[in-house]
Amino acid sequence: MEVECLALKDLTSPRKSSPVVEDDGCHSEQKENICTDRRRSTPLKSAEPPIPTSLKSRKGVAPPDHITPIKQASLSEPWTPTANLKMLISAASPDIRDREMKKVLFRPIENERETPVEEEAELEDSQFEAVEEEEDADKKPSRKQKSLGLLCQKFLALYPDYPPLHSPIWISLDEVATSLGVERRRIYDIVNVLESLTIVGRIAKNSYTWYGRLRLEETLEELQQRGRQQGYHLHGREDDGAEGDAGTAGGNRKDKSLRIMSQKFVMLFLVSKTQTVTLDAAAKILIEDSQDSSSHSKYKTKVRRLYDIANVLTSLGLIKKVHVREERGRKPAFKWLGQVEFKSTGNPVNPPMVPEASQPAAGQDLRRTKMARHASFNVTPTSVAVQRRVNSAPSSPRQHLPGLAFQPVDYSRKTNSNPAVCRLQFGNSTEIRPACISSRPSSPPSPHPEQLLPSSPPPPQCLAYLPSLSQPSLVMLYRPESEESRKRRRREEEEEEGEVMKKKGRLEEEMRASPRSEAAESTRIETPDRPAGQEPAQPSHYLYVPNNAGLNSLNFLLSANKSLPPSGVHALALPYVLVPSSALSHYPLLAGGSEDPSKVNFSLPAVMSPAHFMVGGGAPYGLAEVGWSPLTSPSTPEQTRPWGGAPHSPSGQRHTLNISTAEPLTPHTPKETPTSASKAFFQTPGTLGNVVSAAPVARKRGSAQRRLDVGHPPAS
DNA sequence: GCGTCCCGCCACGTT
DNA sequence: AACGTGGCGGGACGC
Repeated sequence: MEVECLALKDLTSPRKSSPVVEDDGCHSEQKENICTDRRRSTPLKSAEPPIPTSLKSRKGVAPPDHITPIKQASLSEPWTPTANLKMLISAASPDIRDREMKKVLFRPIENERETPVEEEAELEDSQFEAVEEEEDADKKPSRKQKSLGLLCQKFLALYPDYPPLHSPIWISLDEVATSLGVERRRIYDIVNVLESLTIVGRIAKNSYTWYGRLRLEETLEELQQRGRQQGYHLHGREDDGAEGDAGTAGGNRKDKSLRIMSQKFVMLFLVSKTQTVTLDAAAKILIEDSQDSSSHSKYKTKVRRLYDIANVLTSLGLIKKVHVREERGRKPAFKWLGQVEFKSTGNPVNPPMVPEASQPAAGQDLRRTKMARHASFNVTPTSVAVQRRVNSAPSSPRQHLPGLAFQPVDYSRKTNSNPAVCRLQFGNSTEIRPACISSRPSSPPSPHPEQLLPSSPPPPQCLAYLPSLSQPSLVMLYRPESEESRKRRRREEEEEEGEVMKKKGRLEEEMRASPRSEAAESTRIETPDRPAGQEPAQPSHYLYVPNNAGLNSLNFLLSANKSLPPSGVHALALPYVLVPSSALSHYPLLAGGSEDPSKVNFSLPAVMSPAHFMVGGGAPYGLAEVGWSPLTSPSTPEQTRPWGGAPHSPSGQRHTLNISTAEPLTPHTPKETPTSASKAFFQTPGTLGNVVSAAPVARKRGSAQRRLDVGHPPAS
């Protein structure tokens, strides 16, 4: 792959560019934070932050602990296809956490790393077995296991990429630090970078608001413009405006440099023709900006900072590490994976082989003026580089896109026992990845439901995490659409829009009037593969879980077939099983799926009898095939009734039903959000309760300062 | 030896 | 003064 790389020189003297070739060699392009050698040991200078006892003991009926298993969790390698699953599991109650983590999460990572993007995804059984062998690995977290990148992933996993517009999610740094088991200092590093991209916004000390990717595109676009205005494409000049996203931050202290650096760094990519910037060039440019003489030490410091930033950006799936080859070796560089063409720029282009799908609305509005990338920004160069070969890191995170792929949850479930309505979209790829669950019983339906849709590559395998199905629940199953079907659907939807809405209304009505009313809960589960901007399709099927027999508070919906047909139609004919987490570890095959559906080893535990749920078609665009359900797909919500009477479920249903209804419901207060929106899945830091004392204390001097204030109300 | 980047000291800003 | 932030760079880790 030919890639041009930005070099300082290029910035300084705009003009030449020479292609660089991606260096396939990548054999050991090790990226520490990405890699995974679980065996490496660390000096372990001091103890790991002890897991708060309050967290350790967490269990019971309550929603799965969301607390990230501090260090242990980090044992798993971050960029694996199952990274999300790892996270999910880590969020589960401690008791199952260990087991699941070991069995499911700790599988040989090397395979993943070295597998080509398109091919990995094969989850060999052997991998699972191998996992067991590595159990001992969880003893000492390696350096990588403590990496900022991994930490960032955990952080990202705690919140949805597209939080509801009306339900701001409040973040307490203290709590995040506690839940992630790290010292606060580390959280600052992450937050500063996230803030530079408006993924979070500062409210007050210790308080941030989570925006997720809602504003990302907008921010990137702005950065791109700023970069151009400031002549970044010409040289590293800049007006130190640095307040690009300001507003939320405090004053201008010379600080915030990490944030500013992050923005500048991103700007470099956005104005770069090749979207590839060498670490060296970036460091030098940044040094100039900060009017520092580029003393070697300054340089080193910048580089260190850039690594910090890069780790976060990598976790976000925005960049990936590459290497550019030069005569005298190769130098580290980063390639932008995010979009570079924005609505206003019009160019549909730039298909960074990134899960473009993840780019909301990207390329949708192409009619605008096109701001071609600055031609002057030629990358490549000269002094530093001549012909460079860019080498994709072996573990190109892109494929896993942790940040993107992981669509945590929007969760919600309360511990109460209410029926739930889940919405789940089938993935069509082959790896196992947890589907995104987004349910907000008490949150308003997103005015832009599509925004809830994750923007990442299609989930490999339909695997949903269903927390606490302690009561009858209705799961709305969505399947991914091909381009054609998408269009078709849109057409159909346009035609049927009225009808659809009526159906929704009816369903809601019925749910509401249902005899079993208690308060139904709606869990929307979908896999991150729908490009934002797309309207959510109608559920193709409904899965009704009439009871919780055999299930526990953490269940997984697995497809017996690991590779679902892209078109999705047949996918639904495949058996799906609802597996209690407790059984998961016993059925690696289920988790891993098998190559051939016909060969599916469907030895389900008793608890997974088909009786546990039924799948029925519900898509307007129709799906005739139904898994185990003897009934074939009716396409209206009402039709699901026969199978489980889901529609009869409870009352609470109404506001929990996560189908795009028009009026927004009561927004959460920042404080509420954490609990209502993320609890079951990933308990939000805000729900930690008194884990204060458990705060990972780390710095001697600061132990006092690190005093956590749990329950810290959202500063307003 | 070099690329990475963890770790935490400590200074400065905010409460 | 206490606490919140985060700059900064020593030095460990892993090729």
